[in-house]
Amino acid sequence: MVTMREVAEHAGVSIATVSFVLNDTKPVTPSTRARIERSMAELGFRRNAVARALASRRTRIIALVHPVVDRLFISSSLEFMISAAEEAGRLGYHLVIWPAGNDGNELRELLGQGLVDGVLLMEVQLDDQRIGVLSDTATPFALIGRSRDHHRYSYVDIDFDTSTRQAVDHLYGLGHREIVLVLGSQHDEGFQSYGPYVRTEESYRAVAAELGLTVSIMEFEHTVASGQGLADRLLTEHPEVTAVLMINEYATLGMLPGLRRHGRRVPEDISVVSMLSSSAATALWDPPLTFMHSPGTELGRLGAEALVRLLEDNEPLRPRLVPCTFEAGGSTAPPRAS
Amino acid sequence: MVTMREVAEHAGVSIATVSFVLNDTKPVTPSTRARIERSMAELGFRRNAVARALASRRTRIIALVHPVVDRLFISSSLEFMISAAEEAGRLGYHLVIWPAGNDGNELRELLGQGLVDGVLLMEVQLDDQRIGVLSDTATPFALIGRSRDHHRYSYVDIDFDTSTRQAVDHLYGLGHREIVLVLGSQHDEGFQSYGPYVRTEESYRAVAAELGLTVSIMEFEHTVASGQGLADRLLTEHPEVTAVLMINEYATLGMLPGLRRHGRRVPEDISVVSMLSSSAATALWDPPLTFMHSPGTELGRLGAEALVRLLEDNEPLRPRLVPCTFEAGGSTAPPRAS
DNA sequence: CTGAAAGCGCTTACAG
DNA sequence: CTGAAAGCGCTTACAG
Repeated sequence: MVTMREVAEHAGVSIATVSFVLNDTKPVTPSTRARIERSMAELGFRRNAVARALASRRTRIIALVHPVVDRLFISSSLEFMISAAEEAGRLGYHLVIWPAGNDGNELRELLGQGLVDGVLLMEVQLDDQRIGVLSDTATPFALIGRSRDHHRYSYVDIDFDTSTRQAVDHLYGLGHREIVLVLGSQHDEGFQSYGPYVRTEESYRAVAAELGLTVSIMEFEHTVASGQGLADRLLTEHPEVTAVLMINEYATLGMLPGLRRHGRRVPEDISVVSMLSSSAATALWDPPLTFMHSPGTELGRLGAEALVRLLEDNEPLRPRLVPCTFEAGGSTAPPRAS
Repeated sequence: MVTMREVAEHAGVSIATVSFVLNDTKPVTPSTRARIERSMAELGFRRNAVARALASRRTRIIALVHPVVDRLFISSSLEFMISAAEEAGRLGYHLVIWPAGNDGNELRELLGQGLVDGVLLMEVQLDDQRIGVLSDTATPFALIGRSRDHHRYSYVDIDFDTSTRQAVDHLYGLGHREIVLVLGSQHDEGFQSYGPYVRTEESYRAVAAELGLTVSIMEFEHTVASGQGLADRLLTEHPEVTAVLMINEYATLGMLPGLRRHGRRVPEDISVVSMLSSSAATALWDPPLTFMHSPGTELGRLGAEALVRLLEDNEPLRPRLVPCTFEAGGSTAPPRAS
């Protein structure tokens, strides 16, 4: 490993001057700058991140804090993580993954080590203990999702309202008037007040009211076995249904074959829109599903950007809500003439 | 932030002694140890990870290096990452995510910063340039997957051979003799010599030979549109088929509805085994699929463990191959009497 | 514009 | 068993 000291000696300057050109933090004569840069190149100098962190009190590491709970609802978590890591890299930061319980104790412990400059908090809950820990420790952070008092913080989230409206509008425009929203139970472990469910339901109710539609909501349990009964329940509880909004990809996998078993064709008899999906999962379907593409990649990028902005400019990025992208597929069509 | 110096003053000892109890690196009288521990607790001391890293030349950070390519084949990547991060945490390490191109240039750049003690390399290719960079820079590493010359390195991987045998044996035991392996094309961008495909195909050929089965392999392209034609092609190219092994979850999503459209019932007419799947995706199916559960969580744990062992004991963990777990479902049954 | 020096918060020979 | 001191490789006032 070649150090700044060696570069300084090689270029015949002090290490302070090397630091100045490295960080572009003080004016340096073009000629000495050139000499230093040549020395750095010749010696293959790479600035040591750890020493820099200790001296500058900025580690340039941010943490992605993720609950340990298993989620079925993870279609875009991976792309979110990778995208956040990429954006962090572009901005000169590193991203560490911190699985940590929702009570905040592990988080407090981790923060105490002084390894990270800030935190990106995933799977934010309406009342989130981890936010208290972050505030206590004066750790800069950005939320992915929203807490109850989110307006006080930097956050990025899916624009559930726009997304839900677009999906309902699409179906309404085709002529559907009996649109059932199928979403996971908010009573299940780990899904209490789960933002995506809460907000989608709210938006659905609002749009339905505006359009004069009946509000039909069917909740399912997050057990792996529950998928098979979905179609049975749907047709029993909502015999008049002509279209469904599915908010969980895995539930969709249970619903579709079930409908077919009941002799209901998609889209001729029932239209299906998959909310919060990834293209990979839906496009291979037959017919390819009409779906709302979850903006995982963009959220990862925006989340990292928001946090770094907060760290560098101490200026909270204004909240960013990103709608899902509507992707027309073959699973929606006008309802049968009744 | 409270430092070791403050603890030392509070306890009336030198910082060296504090360090000795902290690291348990030299004998310390029980009474002074107790005094120091009390001081640490009272002051709420937390050892600074960055200073420790600089002084000890060990950052206790490891990197998970992941290619930037989009993969459809990612069913267990997320659980792998989280599991690796959890295990790293348990062992006193942090895990950073480094998206980096396969040519190794970004990796070399990142390693130069001296931030990590070692690397966990994902999506290893048969001839992997990144391995050259790791060797050049004398960076300890463990592989997830295997390169051509993997026997020289620490690696963990899926035991494709055992998994494939188990799947074929299951079908064979039910009476199937026309078993088609459906796997992604190895000519597609990013899937050249793709380990999971290569090894599954090898094992399939070996088992088929042993059992005296016809070798029937169908390749598909990794385009999102290709799913719909899968069943058509299968039934055209292999009209005698009674069972299929699917190696890509998304392809399975295309195959199943296609079969049904052709009037082939699962499992009555055709048995289906989903290889390398996660329970979430398959259990909601109707019928729930028989599948081989991808050991993402265990691989993440083992990978982190192998690397840390290498770092701490300089002793390579012997290679670990973990078979998928057979999960009986409703998509396999004896073939129709012909 | 450049340099000498202190300091970031630890670890680790070395001495006693 | 304990301490004084050097040092990890940088950054950053402070001086000139």
